[in-house]
Amino acid sequence: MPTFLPVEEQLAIILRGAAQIETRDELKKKLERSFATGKPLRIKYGIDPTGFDVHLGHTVPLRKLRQFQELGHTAVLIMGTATAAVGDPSGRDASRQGLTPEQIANNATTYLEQIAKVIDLKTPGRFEVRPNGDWFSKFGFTEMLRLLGTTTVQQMLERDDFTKRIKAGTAIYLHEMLYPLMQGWDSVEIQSDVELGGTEQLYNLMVGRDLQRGAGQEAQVCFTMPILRGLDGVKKMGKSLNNYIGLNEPAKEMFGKTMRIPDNLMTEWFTLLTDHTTDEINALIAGKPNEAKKALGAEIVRFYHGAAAAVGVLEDWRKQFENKGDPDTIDEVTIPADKLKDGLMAAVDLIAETKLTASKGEARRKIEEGAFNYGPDRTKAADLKATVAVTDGLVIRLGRKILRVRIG
RNA sequence: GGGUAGGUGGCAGAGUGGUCAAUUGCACCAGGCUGUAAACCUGGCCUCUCACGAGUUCGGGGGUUCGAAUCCCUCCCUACCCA
Repeated sequence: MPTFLPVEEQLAIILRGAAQIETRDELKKKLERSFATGKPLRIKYGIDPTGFDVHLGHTVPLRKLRQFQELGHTAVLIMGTATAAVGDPSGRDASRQGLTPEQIANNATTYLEQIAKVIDLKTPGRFEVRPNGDWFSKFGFTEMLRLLGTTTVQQMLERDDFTKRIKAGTAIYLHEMLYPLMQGWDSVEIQSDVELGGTEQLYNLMVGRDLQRGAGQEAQVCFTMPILRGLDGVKKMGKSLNNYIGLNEPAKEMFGKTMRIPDNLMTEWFTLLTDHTTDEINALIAGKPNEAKKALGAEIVRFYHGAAAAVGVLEDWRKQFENKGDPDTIDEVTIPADKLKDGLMAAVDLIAETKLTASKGEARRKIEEGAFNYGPDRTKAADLKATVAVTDGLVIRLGRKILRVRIG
């Protein structure tokens, strides 16, 4: 029989960073019973395999899930193979594109690989992965009708997401209204004790409670985490807004992007993306903002790439931006030897060839703006016709981008 | 089923026969200032060309015209009102 921490100690960990919990009393009771019986709670978290990139925004509830695991509870991951075909209307202002079964299967695999960086998918008893296609593929029409009969159109339309879309005049498809019911039914199938999600998930989570009660089960606790704002500091981190940090990104990218977030975002990121206590966070923010941000970036890099990478990235930062030099690790790009003429190459061609810019036209503009330079002396191209003596290992720079050229 | 209004560059949103590669705002990129923060100033933001210039763009297709994002036909898509 597993032993659990005392309920109060568990709660202290669980409640940190949480947004809304329906209800706290029920959560406490469930924990007390678990403590008394030695039976872990079943913590549900649903993911829809609709894309490839898992980003830091997704890790906010995932980190909470990991904390539950560390306390001895069971993470039940719902792989939304059926729901992905519908698309979650939560927080959306437009319908989602339907996905093919192949895409869904593919995405599911990639998702798990990335998620494994945050939660424990190894220790037996600490996790389950349940594709909801398992039960929805067998779902009959009669059962469907019964499910639909549990909710009124008015209830569904109460949702802010739908109201906004009606006002804005964007399409709402009927099957989108099915989504919350499907997600709720998942809770019945797996008999969850707690369901985790972002705050925009509250409605969907609450549906689970109702359906569980209707099925004679104890209702799950709905547990929401705040939505992480993206690099712009305003909008929700997301792929479509291109304001995200993906879990698969290189250490340098993760760090660089973190350094670009607005200062006022730091408390939120520290709280939701690190394990620092509130006091520690306040102390860090109270110091130099720049130092705090470096600490934050290093912390994120350490979690996904390890301690060595974090040290390296800080060192590179110091060299490149504080000492105005070049970092130790520079991405390399190979250009074919036949592009060179007597060891020379037009600056415009060099920039376009190495993909520092998207087109030659843009390369010209950047030269005129003085954004391009190369070599240890940071030589600038004199004009648009200027050539560059390209040698193996030459360092070229454009804005904050920096590359080492290899001749191949 | 009937009616109305629409579909323009990443988004929002002008333009309704030539002066439109298409006003403007946001986003984005670069320069200056800096802490790859904020604020501010400047330049840029379809492709090729050193340049003159050329080529491909305004839901898809077809047509009228010397000339179309703008007019006509047709197809696809969306919202709103009525039923």
